[in-house]
Amino acid sequence: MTIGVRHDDLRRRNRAMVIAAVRRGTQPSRTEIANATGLSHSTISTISSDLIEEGILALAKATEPGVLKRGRPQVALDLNPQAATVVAIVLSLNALSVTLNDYTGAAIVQELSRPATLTLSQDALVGAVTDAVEQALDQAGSAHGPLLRMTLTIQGITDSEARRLMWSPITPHSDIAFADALEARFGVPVTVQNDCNMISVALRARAPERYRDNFFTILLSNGIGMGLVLRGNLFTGAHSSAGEFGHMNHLPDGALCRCGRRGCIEAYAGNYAIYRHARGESELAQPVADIDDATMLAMAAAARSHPGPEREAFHKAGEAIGYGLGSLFALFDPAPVVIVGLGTSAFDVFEPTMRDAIARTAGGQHNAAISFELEPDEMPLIREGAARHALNAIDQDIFAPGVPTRKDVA
Amino acid sequence: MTIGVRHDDLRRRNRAMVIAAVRRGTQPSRTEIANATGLSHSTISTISSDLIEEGILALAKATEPGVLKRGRPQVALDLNPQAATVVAIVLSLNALSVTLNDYTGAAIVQELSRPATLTLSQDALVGAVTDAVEQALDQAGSAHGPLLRMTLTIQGITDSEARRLMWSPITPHSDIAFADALEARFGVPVTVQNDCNMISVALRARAPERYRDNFFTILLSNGIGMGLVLRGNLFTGAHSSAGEFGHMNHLPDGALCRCGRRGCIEAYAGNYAIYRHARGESELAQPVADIDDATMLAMAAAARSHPGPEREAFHKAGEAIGYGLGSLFALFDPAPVVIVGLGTSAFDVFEPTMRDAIARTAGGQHNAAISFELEPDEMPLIREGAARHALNAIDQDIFAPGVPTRKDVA
DNA sequence: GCCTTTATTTCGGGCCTCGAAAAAAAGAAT
DNA sequence: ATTCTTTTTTTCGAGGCCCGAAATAAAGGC
Repeated sequence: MTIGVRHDDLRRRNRAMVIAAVRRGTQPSRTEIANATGLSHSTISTISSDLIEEGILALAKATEPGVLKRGRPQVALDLNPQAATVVAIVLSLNALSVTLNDYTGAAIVQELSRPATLTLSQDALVGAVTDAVEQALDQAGSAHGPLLRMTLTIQGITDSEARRLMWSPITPHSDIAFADALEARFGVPVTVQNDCNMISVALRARAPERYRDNFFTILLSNGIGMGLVLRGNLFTGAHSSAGEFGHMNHLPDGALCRCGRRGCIEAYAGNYAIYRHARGESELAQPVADIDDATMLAMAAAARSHPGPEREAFHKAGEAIGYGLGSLFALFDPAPVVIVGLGTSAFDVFEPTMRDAIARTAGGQHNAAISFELEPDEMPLIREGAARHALNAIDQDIFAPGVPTRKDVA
Repeated sequence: MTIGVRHDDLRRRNRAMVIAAVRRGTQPSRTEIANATGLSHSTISTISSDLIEEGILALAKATEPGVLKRGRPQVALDLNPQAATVVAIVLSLNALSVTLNDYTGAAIVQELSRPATLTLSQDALVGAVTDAVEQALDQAGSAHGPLLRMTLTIQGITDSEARRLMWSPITPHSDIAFADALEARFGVPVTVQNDCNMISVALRARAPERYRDNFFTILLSNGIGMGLVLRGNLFTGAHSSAGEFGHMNHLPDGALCRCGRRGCIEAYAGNYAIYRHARGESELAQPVADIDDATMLAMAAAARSHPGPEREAFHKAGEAIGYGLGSLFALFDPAPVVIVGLGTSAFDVFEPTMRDAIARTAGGQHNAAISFELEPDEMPLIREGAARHALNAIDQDIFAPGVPTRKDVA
C-alpha cells in the first residue's frame, strides 16, 4: 500500500537531499546545493544550519587555493568526520579485514588477519570476527565519532534480512548469525552483505555520473559474483539469493559446477573451471576450493603466448560470460559492465571470444556500445562499498528516524 | 539529479494517492482512504472534495445492498466516468482492435477490423489505424468525457520514447511513427507500447495484491513475449528493446530463430519452432510467419495423446522456457509467472519438462514455490492494459499539472 | 424522541517552503 | 582608505498544507 506523504516527511526528505548532496564529496556551498536540489536558498540555509548545529555537517577546511571571484565567497560544506564511525568488515577466504571509517568515509584504522576460514569451527569463525573488530576499536582509541553501524561483507548468499550468512565458499558452515553476534557484542546495527553488491555501491560512490542508473558488476574469482544495478536500484532480491549471474545456465547438462548443478556459467568461467579445463581434466571433475593467484596468472600468460589448453580454457570462459551477458542484454538494455578481480588480468585473452558470443545474442547489435571497465583489485572496492553502505544507512537514520521506507507509485 | 520536494508537491502526491486509492475499484469511503494512505481524515476530506468539484471523482451510485451498521454510513467514492475518455488500440497480425474507455476503464465502444498487416504499405497501415479510431469516435457520439489520451499496443520493439514501432513481426515495415500520426490527427498524447508489457499492467490492475512487486509475464504465441515487473516497476528498458525473454540464449549455435540468430528460447518455444520440430523439419529451417490456432491445438492434442514428434516438440519448448526461467530466477528472486496466450492450452504437455529444467538450475530450490498462472486469452488483457496505461498517464497529468520542471543551470 | 455510534467537515495550530529584503563578505573603483 | 558592486547567506513575513480536536451529520438502537 502506498503511504501518504506527511507534512514532516517533507523536511526529512529535504534534509536527506542536503546530506546526500554533501556526501557526493564536492564540498558544495549552500548556493550550489540550492541549485542542485531546486530548493530555495532560504530552505537550504535553515536545513544546513540545523545539520551543522547537530554536528552532522561542518564548514569545510579552507583548502581552496581558489580563483577568487568578486562578491562574497561561497562557504564550502563538508561532512563532519566526527559525526559517526562505522566498521567495514570483509571476510574472505583465509583473510579478514576490519576497517574503521569516519563519517566522511575515510579510514581511521585497518586490521588485517588471516584466519583459516575453511577449517575453523563456526563459533571460532564468529569469534575471529568479533575479536578483530574489538582489536580495531581498541587500536582506534576514542578520538573519533560514536560507533553507529557495521557492515560485514562476504562472498556467498545471505538471508533476506541481511543478518545471516546462508552459504559461502569460504567456510563449510551454513546459517551463521553474524549480525546477531556482532550486535550483541557491540550494540550497534549490523548487516551482512554480498561482496559484489558492495562493489557496486562503491563504484557508484566513486563515479556517480557513470554508474548511476544501470550497470553490471562481475567479480571473477573462484566463483563468479554479480552486482546488478537497474534504474539506480541495487537488486539484491528479497531473498538475497539474487544476482547469481554465475549460476545462470550456459549449457544444459554441461560442466559440473561448485553448486552441484551442471552447465552454470561459473562452471566454465570460475577459476576452478579454467584450471580444470587447462589441465585437460574432465568437465565433471570435482571443483577445487581455490586456485592461487600465481597459478591463474601463469595460465593467463600461457594462454597469451601460445595456443593450447590454457588458451582454450580462457576462450571457453569468455564464451560462457559472453552468452550470459547477451542474455542479460536481452532482458535489460545494454549497460556498462565492470569486471573486477584477478580475472581482469586475463581480459585480453578472453575478450575476443566473449565479444563474439555477445554478437551471437540479442546484445550483438550493441556490441560496440558496451563498455568494459576493468578493476583488478577488488578488496579496496569491497571495503569502500561496505563502509559506504553503513554510512548510507546512518544517513537514513539521521534524516528519517523511525520511519518505514516509502513505496513508489506505479 | 535528485530533485527537492517542494511544498506543493506534497498536495500533488497526496491527490495522486487519493485518485489511485479510488482507482483500485473498491469504491472506498473517505475513511477507508484515510486508513489506507495513513493521511488524516481532514486531509482526505479536503482533497476529495476538491477532486469531486473538479469532476474527477464522484459519489458512487448507491448500489450497496449493504449490511448497515450503526452510525453514519460511509459515503462510497468512485471515479467519474465522464472525467475523460481514452482510446486503446491493439494492432496484431491481421487484426486491429480499437476501444474507447471511460475514466473508470469501462469500454464504451469497440471496433474490430482485419487489415492485412503483412501486405499493407506503411502509409496504408497507419491509415488503417487512424481510420479505425476515427470510426470508433464517430460511433461513440459525444455522450462521454473529453478524449485525453491513446495507447497503441503492438507486438514488437518500440523506440525509447514509445513513439515509434521499430520492428514487429506483423509488418515488414520498420520505424513507423504511429504516435506522430495519431497525435497529428487527434490532438491528444499517444504512446506506442509493447503488448506483453500492457498485459503486465492489466494483471496488476486486476489483482494488485498478487501482482505487485515481482512477477513475470510470458506470452506464448508465434514469438515469445515477456513483461518484467521488478520491485513494482515495469522494466521496459530505456531503449524499449528490453524484456526480450524469447531472445535469451538457450543453446549456443542452436535452432534458427526468427531474429536471424541461433539458439534463442523462441527458436524452441515459439509456435513456429514447435511446428517445425513436430513436422520433423531441420532446426535451421526458415521460420514460418504464423501458425493458425487450430494447428497449434491439434499438435497439442497429438502430443497429449501419444508419444511422437509433437510431444517431443512441446518438451523441447518446455525445456527452453524452463532453462530461461531458471536463469531469471538466478538473477532475481523466484516470483509468480503468468503464462498468457494460446500456448497455455498445451501447458499440461510441457509443464513437466519445464519444471524439470528449472530444477536443474538455480531456480530448482524454489521449484515448488513457483506458481504458474494461466491466461489463455491475451486480447482482453492487452486491451485492458492499454486502457489502463492511458488512464494512469491521465491520472499523472491531473494531479501533477504543468510538470515541475527542474531548474538546471549550466 | 433521545442516545449511541460512526463518518465527515470545520477550525485553529504548527511546520515548512518561498520570495523579498537585509546583512555579510569579498573585490573593484575612486 | 573609503565607497561601490557583486555575490552569498540569513532573516522575516506570507501562504500553503497537514494534523488533531471539536463540531456537525446521519444513521441505528432503545
